[in-house]
Amino acid sequence: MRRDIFQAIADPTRRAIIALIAMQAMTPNAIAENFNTTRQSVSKHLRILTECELVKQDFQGREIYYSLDVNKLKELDRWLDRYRAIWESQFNQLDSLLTKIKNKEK
Amino acid sequence: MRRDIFQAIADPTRRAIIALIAMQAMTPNAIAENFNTTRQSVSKHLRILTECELVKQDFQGREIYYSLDVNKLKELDRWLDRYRAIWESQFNQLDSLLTKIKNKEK
DNA sequence: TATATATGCAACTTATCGGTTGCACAAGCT
DNA sequence: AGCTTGTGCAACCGATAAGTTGCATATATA
Repeated sequence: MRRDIFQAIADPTRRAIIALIAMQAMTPNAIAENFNTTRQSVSKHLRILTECELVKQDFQGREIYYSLDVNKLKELDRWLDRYRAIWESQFNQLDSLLTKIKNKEK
Repeated sequence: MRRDIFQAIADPTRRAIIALIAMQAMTPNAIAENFNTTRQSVSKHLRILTECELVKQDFQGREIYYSLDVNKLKELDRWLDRYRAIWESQFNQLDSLLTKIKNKEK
């Protein structure tokens, strides 16, 4: 059951975890304190996020600090790139339409 | 069961449908021909994509042409924006590190 | 009008997902 | 050494998701 980034960010709890550890690394316990769920549940989410390399682990004694690995998010950015061209051209079409209307008003 | 864009693009078949109709509008039957699945299954995916406004419908007689609505993809782009700042700053950190090394070599 | 075609919807099945509970293990603390 | 703390893993459960089959409806076509 190979998981990809799209499935990883589909879950709202996992997106919240990502937002939480984006700025500073946190331990599973610290993360779990921010949610209405069990520590084990968070641990499971972290496992999924780690598997698809969205987060990285920093082992310090018996504690594990999790932090965001932005590199994987770039993959999503690259996926969006394929459609960015479309919406930019559509914007240009709208833009030229607005220009036409503007010219007519003159 | 309100579905959001993250869940919508989590499914690989739905992402393939998005890629397929990105450039030109297509009917459900035409779309289904591209997949190893039933027409009804594709119809279900289209319903989900329509519900969260990722695709739009163009009714022509008894045929329905589906096409991509890029506006909703911008939502994903905006979500990424929150982390784009991070990976750009990390790139800058790497950049300044490389500059330091370069200067030392001199 | 009868038939064929395009589509959506409902019911059912199987697989997977998210959560909980319980346990194991390793690292600190007294 | 014994206790506490931080963590992961496995087993189980209920909900949901994706796919199939069958049917209903509307629009073409003969």
